[in-house]
This record gives sequence, structure tokens and C-alpha cells, in this order.
Amino acid sequence: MTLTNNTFIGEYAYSLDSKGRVNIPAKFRQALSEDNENTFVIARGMDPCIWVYPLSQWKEIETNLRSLSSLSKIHRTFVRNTARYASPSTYDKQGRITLTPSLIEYAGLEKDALIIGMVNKMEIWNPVQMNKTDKETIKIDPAAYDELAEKIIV
Amino acid sequence: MTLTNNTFIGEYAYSLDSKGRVNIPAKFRQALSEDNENTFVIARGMDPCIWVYPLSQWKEIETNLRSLSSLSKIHRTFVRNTARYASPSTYDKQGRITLTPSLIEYAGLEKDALIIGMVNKMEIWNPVQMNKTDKETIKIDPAAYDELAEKIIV
DNA sequence: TAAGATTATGGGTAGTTGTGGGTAATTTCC
DNA sequence: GGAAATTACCCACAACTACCCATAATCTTA
Repeated sequence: MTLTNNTFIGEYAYSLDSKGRVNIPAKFRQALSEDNENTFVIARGMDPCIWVYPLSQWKEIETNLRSLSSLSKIHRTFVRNTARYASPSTYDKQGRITLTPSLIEYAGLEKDALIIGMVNKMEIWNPVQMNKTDKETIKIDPAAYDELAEKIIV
Repeated sequence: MTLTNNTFIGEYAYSLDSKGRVNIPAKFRQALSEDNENTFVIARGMDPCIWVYPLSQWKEIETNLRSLSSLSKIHRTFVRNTARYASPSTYDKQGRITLTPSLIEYAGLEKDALIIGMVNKMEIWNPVQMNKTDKETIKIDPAAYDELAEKIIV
């Protein structure tokens, strides 16, 4: 069962092979609209993980990046950091994309890869790192979190 | 007799089979509007149970999640925690949905499954856990109910 | 009350999915 | 320009999942 186009939810445990390939969950592939041409854009996440965007979603981000003025130092830095490590990747007949060594290193990926649906994109984590980050989450301000939950959850 | 569309009330005792399937009460299935395509989305409940949304309800949550920017740490943590354990599940010819191992473990489900109508969604509980939670609930501060009284008329 | 329809539960099977490795095409570098 | 390395494409197999059918219990209706 596929939900809305280009929408990803759920968590999947896959493995990274010796060639730097990871499977994209079948459900996520099926959710991709035609105009993505079986292609994702992989980039550095804000957390130590890889962000994987459908091509069409990435194009929107590019448009938004264009609107940022290079006069602002923060803007320049942000655009640079975002664009710098991004790379398109088309999945093969078996549904796998190839990650770049730079991103593999950034996310600290080894054998295991945890793929998490983030609605408009997905994240690829080293499960060990994900655990560590999960534990830090407890430190998040509960009041702010509850407020969000009240707004979002039906 | 079916009440309003996508509205669930009542309690049902079912069983979880060896393949991780549970029956959705016939009344609940009949209450589903056509646009749900016989599909629910299962997710982690706030209590130790599984939340089961009609697809259309879940789509509203997704829309809300899309409005959050991953630049904010608390926002992306919230999106991750919400989307991560969610999974669409279409019921089969016999009216059963398949639960994910992760959610079965989270709710501590074994053989018995208690399905509870929660108006806009339903909950699946291990009956033992439900009992335990019931007892804790008695301790709720009466003042909290007084506060509620201002929001809802029963 | 009896026959028929619906519902809850169990299990079998064919098609899909994830993973490993092989080979040809392309790129890089001396 | 040619060798080495890298990348893209292909095939094969094992595990799993979605779909199908079967049966017993329950409810509906004439």
C-alpha cells in the first residue's frame, strides 16, 4: 500500500555492501512519482546522517536556496554547506543507490544502515549513532515538545 | 448500525496470529469511508499501545508534519519520532491488518489483543497492560477533570 | 427454528524483495 | 594511447510478504 506521492514513513534495517550501495525500501520506491526518474539526491543531514531527497523535492530546495542573498554570511555558509556535499543517485534494477565515500564517512556508516522515513525525505543512519542521538533526545524541552504534539497530532 | 464515517467506539477482544495479524472489528471496517482505500496507518501510541488511524486521518498528520522545517532540531526530532514507527496497512479479504514486529514489541502484544474505539482512531492493547494502566488512571488528579470540564460537555 | 450470510481464525502458495557477486562499459591517470 | 581503477548494469538465490482458500463459530432473516 502506497500513501501520498513522495511521502516516506517507517523504519527499515538494511545493509551497506562493499560497493557502498544501500537498498531503498520498496515502499519508498513505489511512492516516488514518475517525474523523479528513479533518482534521489543525497546530502549531509543536520544530524550525523545522510538525507535522501526525491529529485523533485530537491529541486524545490534549490529554488529556495537561490532566494537566499549572498550578502549575508549566514546565508552564504548555509548554501555552501548544503550544496557542497549533495549528489544525485539513481537506483539500479535491484532498487539500490550508491552513496559517496564522503557521505558514508560523514554518517559514520559501516555494515548496518537504518533508513528512516521523514515524510518529505528519508534519513540513513548508522544504528549505533541513531541510538546515541535517541538518548540525547530526552534532554529536549518537554514543554516545547508537547506543544508541538498538540498542534500536529490528531 | 454504523455511526458517523471514520468514527470508532466500543471495545473488542481479538487475537494476534503467528503472522502478526489482527482482525479489525467489522463495525470499524464498515465505518471507514471509501477514500481510505481499506487502509489504516498504525503508529506508536502515547501509552504503551498501538494507534490505528484511518488513512485519511493520518494524511492530515502528514500534512502538519510537512509544515515543520528540519532546520529546527526539535522539529526534526518530532517528525522522526512520529514518522519512524508509522506504517500503512491495508486489511485483507478477511478483514485483518498486519502489525509490524517493532510495534508488536512496543505494545507488548502476545496472543490477546484488545481493540478500543477512540472516536477518531482506535487503540490495540495487550489486555494485561490495559489493566495496569487502568489502575494508574484512577490516581488522576480530580482537579485535572475540572479543568477539562471547561473544554467539553459530556 | 432452520437456512443462509457474515465473521473470526488458521494455514498454503506464488510473487516480490533484499543481498551477494559477476561482467561490460566508462573514466582516470601516467 | 593504453593500463588500472571505477562505475553502471546484469543475473541468481534465499527469505519474506501479500494474497488466496478453508473451516468453525456467530449473527441475520425468513
